[in-house]
Amino acid sequence: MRLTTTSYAILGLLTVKEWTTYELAQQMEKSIGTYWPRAKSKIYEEPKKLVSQNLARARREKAGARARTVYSVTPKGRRAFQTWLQEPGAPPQLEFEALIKVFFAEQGMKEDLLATLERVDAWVQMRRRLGAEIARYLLSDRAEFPQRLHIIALTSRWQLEFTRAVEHWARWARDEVERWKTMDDPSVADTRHLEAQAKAVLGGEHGDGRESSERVGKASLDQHNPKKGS
Amino acid sequence: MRLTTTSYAILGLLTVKEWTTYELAQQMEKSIGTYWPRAKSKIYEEPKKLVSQNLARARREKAGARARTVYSVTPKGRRAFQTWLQEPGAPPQLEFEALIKVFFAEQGMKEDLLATLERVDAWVQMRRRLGAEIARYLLSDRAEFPQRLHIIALTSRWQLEFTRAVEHWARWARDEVERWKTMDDPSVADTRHLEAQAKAVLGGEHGDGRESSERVGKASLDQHNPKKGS
DNA sequence: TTCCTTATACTCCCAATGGGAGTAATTTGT
DNA sequence: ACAAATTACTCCCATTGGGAGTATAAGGAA
Repeated sequence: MRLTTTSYAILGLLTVKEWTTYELAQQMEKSIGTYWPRAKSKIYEEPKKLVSQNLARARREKAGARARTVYSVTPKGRRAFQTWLQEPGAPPQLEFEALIKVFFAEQGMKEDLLATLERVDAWVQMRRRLGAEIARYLLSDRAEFPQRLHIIALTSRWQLEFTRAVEHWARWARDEVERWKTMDDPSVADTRHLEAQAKAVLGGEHGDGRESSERVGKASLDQHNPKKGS
Repeated sequence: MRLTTTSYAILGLLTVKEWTTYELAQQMEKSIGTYWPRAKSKIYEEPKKLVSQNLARARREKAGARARTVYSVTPKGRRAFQTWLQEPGAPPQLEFEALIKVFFAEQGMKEDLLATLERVDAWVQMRRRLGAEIARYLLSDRAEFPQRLHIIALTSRWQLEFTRAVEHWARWARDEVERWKTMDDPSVADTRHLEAQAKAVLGGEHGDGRESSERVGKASLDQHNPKKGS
């Protein structure tokens, strides 16, 4: 039974403290879920894998008539986790359904497109409110892991950065689309960002004689994914 | 056989022009793949579903001794797609393995964390080069769909926005971590963004008497996902 | 005190998906 | 003339998603 990224995420939680499976599922949804979403049923399976490889230990507790299992990391598990921290991970991968609707928006009406963008913005506002609540909690004296605040600040900063990017894009797109008279006039396009990107020459590119744009027509936009193991 | 978001993505491509399955798989990877990544084998199955529901038609062509299937949209398919454009879609969902490594970085060494951030930055630079090539291609006279430029400008702007957000975060995080002497001193944390978020009062929140931060401790960070159908 | 709701603590299962392996003809480059 | 890359798919298994189901415990309202 091979370990997946999800296994290591659970193992990571166990390096912080011991948890019941229920708590692990909760934590996975609450904190890690925004950048590593996984089904609850799978999270219940993971700690068993860890135990079978001696990376964690299960302790059976009884709370009244009902039993619960508490998992804790073993020294071997801690070492395995440290090794994993050194390995390169998969690049970010995004699923963003609204962008498909945007990409084919000329099939629908301007109001449909604006409604799609409006919904994206509404999602952003919801996330921002949540972010504000979490920030207040993290800075309060009720925060559970004050010794981890500097680390948590790193990941929560990403959440903010991401939310801002979505908001910035959605609002720019809305303003852009509002200027359109029809859905199929490409001459009104705001292509300033494309021009800026086209002009930019970034380091690391090893020329092959041809204009780099000649290669794109047929080139795969592959992201050299290290694949497998999620 | 119910239609998934992937089905509609394929259907969307068919509203632009007819394609062979191979070309559809290519396009899905190249253009839509950055915000809706799906396995090639599944993309080969999708057009068959569309045909079975009369949303598309298959035409068999022979190129020498080898046959190929060309798919085109039907009027019913076009209508179905327009209806889909009006429906709300799933909110953005991200998988970002490096963030798990960051979130548990105090288990490893400072160099491990910096290496993780460096790899994220390297990925960003790769994407930026690709973005530049694509921009040059889109503005060139070899671009395949000039009549769609204004639409494509919207989605490619998102790519830029996202890449920038990752870059901005990775560099901020690197600078932040470089200041750390040990991995377990939370007092060095840069929490300015948390403070700013905590102070922010956003519209739409309906107070319930309590301080909003009191609700977070146990609250689920749910994103009200409309689930199902990808 | 009783009842109702919510939280805790899981298991089971099927449909959907990922992703690689495999086959073969055709085109392009050396 | 030959090799490599591209076109054009099919097949299949392991993994995952996600909902349904079961049951006890704790907290709050009537």
